[in-house]
Amino acid sequence: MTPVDELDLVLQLPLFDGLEPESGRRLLGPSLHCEAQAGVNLFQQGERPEYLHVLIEGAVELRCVDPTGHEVVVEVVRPVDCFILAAVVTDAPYLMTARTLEHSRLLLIPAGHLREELYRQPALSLVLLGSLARHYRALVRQIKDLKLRTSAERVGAFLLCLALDQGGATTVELPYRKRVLADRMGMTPENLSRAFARLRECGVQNQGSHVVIEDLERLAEYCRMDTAIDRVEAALRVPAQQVLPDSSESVPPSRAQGTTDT
Amino acid sequence: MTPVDELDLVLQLPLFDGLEPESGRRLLGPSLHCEAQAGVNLFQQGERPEYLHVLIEGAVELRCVDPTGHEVVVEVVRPVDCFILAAVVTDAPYLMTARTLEHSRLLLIPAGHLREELYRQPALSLVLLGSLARHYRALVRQIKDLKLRTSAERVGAFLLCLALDQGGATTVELPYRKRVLADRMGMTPENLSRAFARLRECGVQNQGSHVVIEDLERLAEYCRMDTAIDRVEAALRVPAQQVLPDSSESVPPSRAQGTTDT
DNA sequence: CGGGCTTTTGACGTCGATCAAATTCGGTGG
DNA sequence: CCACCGAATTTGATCGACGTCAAAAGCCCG
Repeated sequence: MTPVDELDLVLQLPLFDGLEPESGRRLLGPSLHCEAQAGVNLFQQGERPEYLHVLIEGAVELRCVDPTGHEVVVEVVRPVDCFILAAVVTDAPYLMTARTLEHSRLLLIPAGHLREELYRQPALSLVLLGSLARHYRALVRQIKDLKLRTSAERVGAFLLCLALDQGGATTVELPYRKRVLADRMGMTPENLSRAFARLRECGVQNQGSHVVIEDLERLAEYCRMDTAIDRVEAALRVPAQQVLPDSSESVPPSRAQGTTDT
Repeated sequence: MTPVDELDLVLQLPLFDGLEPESGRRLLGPSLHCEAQAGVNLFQQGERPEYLHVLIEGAVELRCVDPTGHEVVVEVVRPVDCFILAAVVTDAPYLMTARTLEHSRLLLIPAGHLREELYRQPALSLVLLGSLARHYRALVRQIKDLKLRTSAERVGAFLLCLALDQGGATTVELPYRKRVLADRMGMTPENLSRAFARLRECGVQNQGSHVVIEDLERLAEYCRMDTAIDRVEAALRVPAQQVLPDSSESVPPSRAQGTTDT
């Protein structure tokens, strides 16, 4: 697949929904392809934004670090989505550091170019406004989660989301190794372990990365799910799916992958 | 001052910077004025967004509530700024409940009308994109604050922001009664009191709502301020200022009031 | 001067982090 | 196939930060 072909495919993705093919191509024209192994820092907090990052394949986490070296994971980005839009739009230093979790491929759109295109293309600001709005809401949920739930409840809610995403399956596979999962959920591995221990008491079996939920209702009650608000964040936590089709295939089913949440 | 005159004044504010006067007037045309006492709920989480809210005067807090009644304050909005943009743009249920902290005046822009204008006016989406980006960044800082700092450090950082906003004054007045302040900073009044007690040991005197900081440097070090990132959030915490000028005066100095952060 | 407050202080209890040690797991080389 | 190493995971003990409950000061005002 040539780069240009790929650009066209990228433009068909939900993220860029509503963009004219032509303006899309102009937007992506000066963009760079970038590929990185797992564990690579794409940029550091405090730096000036040079590119809007679009994640095409892989996974990236955004985290804040404080002077003592402690960290919080603020967001986990899944394809296809853009990140650090806020920094690029405001032209202010990154508040977070971005690191690849897996081997990833990205498109880097020069910040200056993006801002110019923003003036030229009404549709583009709409697209980005929508994306940013979803990210904003993801953060609101994150804050709610951190302050209002215990770690066991967070884990429970996470499992429930996995289960519900599979149409109510009572058995799910954890998408990452537990070490990584713990980080992602804002707790230490030790506490993740204890969280699973506590969940056993409300019907959650766990063998390695294999989890069986005896009673979805019971679990939902335990972790105080709020249907109006919590359920919506499911997509935030779904493991990656191969989103970019092979060149021989068409665009995959539209399971709301275009953005971090829905 | 007639309503129409006031609309024009509103449009001159930083929030609407870059908007043509005419399109601004069309945007605000069908908007409602709304005035509320302190302590009034403007809407509840879970409801569908009907209006984009623009706070003209007063103060509003956005909070999440969980089924057991516990709450987190997610944002405090100061004039002039809009809020719940993300919900309006995505047309998804509010994640938060909005409550006035003081007697407040608002402009309510019907959500449907806003979305139409969004298509008609490129400049508008740019304005809103900028506003949303700033709110997004405020939340990132909030998460960092909650996870990475102790309550004493949060209070210290808050005081430091107050001081620095006054050009490095070593004595500041707390903008609210402590009960309210505690809420705002995500802790109980008891713990706020203990936080002040701890800050005494690094040179912070406190008598009622009067605070003296002996050594700004020392305090900054104690609460691990990060110049590149923390200082920026100052505006987030500054007490309200009278932003709408009397009809006899011109627009006030541009101290970055147009948005929640800068 | 005496309610009815906010604010402070002290005594717990809970949650989550940390440190240390035990245990399990996955793959490796013999 | 099996013993073995290193990493991941679990478990236990302990600590610090915060929330809660209760009681003691302070304060504001009538």
